[in-house]
Amino acid sequence: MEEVRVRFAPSPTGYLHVGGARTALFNYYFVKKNKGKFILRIEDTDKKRLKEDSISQILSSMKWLGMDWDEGPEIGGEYGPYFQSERIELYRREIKRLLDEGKAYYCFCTEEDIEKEREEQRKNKLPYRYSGRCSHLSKEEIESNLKAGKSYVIRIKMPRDGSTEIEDLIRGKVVVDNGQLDDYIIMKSNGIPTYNFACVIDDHAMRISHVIRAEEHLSNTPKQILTYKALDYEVPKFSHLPMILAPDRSKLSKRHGATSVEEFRKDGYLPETLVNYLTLLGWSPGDNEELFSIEETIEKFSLDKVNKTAAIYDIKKLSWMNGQYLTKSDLEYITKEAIPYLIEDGLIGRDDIEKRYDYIKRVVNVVREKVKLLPEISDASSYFLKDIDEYEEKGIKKRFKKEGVTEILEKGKEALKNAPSFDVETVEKVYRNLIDELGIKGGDIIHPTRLAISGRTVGPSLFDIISILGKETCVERMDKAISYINKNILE
RNA sequence: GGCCCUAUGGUCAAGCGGUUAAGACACCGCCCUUUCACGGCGGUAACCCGGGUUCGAAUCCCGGUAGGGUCACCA
Repeated sequence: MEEVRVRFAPSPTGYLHVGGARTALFNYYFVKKNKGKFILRIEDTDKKRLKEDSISQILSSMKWLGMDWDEGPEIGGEYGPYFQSERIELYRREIKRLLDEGKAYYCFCTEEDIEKEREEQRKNKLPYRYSGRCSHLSKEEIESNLKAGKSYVIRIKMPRDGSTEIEDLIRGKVVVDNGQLDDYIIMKSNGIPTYNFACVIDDHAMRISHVIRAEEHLSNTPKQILTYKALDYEVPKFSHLPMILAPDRSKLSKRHGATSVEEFRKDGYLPETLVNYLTLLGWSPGDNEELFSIEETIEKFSLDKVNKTAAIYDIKKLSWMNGQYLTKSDLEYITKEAIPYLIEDGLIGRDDIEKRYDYIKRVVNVVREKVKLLPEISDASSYFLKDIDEYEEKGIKKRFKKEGVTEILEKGKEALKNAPSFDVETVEKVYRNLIDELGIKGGDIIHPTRLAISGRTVGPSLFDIISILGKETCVERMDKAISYINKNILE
């Protein structure tokens, strides 16, 4: 069987957005499943639209998501170069061939000429199609135009009659009348090929067997198929992925909030989450599993299980999923991911990473199941890593105002002072005994203690907090709370 | 507007001629509980409309409607 070769071909005009990421991902799944080669090609033929740094951004987003490529930027490969801007000679050679074979022609129409045609067709409520009049130019006319230094483009001849069929692996057969097509430009007046042409040349030259791309390209495909035929190339198999839409069903754009992989990373989503979520948007494994890794998806992936319908992404489910990964992933990993945020928020210094690693890990462990995003770990950990500020949180009065609260805190403090050890079980036993002894409800001591030592009314299990903070800090903070109550609450 | 694609709860999404039409997120109850979260249990909520085909249609066909894509010397 012929080798499976697929490509992801982003244009470096900005960050990798979620739609592109999903396209890349589905290509990746397909090629890994079929033990083929994944090619990354940069479509940088339009210099005007290029954005500084976007290539490195795209590559780093790809890697962050966990994708690698067999051929492409940074690593090269047998069918390079992998930047279209470096392949111009190849395109020109093929254009010349088409010209020689009479399958393409020079077009000297000016912008005004084209605008006139366009206007005419608009009046008749027709979509714009180039009339093809330069295809009738005589050799002499062409020669003299060229000699006169007239600006020109090259157009490819498209058949007027018949129809073109796409055998889409996701959508099935799609038929388009050739009359819908026109002699489109394959080389711009600046000598650079257009997308539809360069794409065909490259996919062929790079031996691409399957073109898997977003649905917005579906209408380009007939043109491209005809171009393959004009060039006597074998036509690859096509698949068109559904789009990802904004909540209002419109095309996703900046105004809809985070749309680039980079933004999601900055917001504190894990790559596993984004990969998993994007995969679920348009594909399902068939069983009821919702949480799965890249490897598991590769195992189960097939194109015919890909949906045909555009999907709206739901940030709430994404957030839920991130919470799942935060609590279920390896603790070392999550700790490592959380540390930069702790540093950024000034909770720890660089030297603490090593010095206090075990402590930080314990903190992350109890805090991570309370939050959805990485940065929230930082907020939820603050009182473990620095002294608590004054007791100012809402609801404090209520918790500290209860009658006899200072006495209870005093008792709790003494009990902790005398605790034989400070592991979670012992600490809990000590407190439970005290509760029995005093004949009070658990909450009567647990709530004020939590507030006293964490400055918060919500958080992990109190006994986890006590155990992690340790005897000295707990005693200190309970003293602080008692004097605070005496001064501010009991006037 | 032409052409193309699509159509199951608010969102994602099973389903591929016979089901009480799964599941997840969200939402609402209840339980667990020291708070919050997690978890558990339960609930509200869907086959776009109209014609066919068929004993039987969410599933197949046609039409309409709606949404999306595309109609560049952008990719």
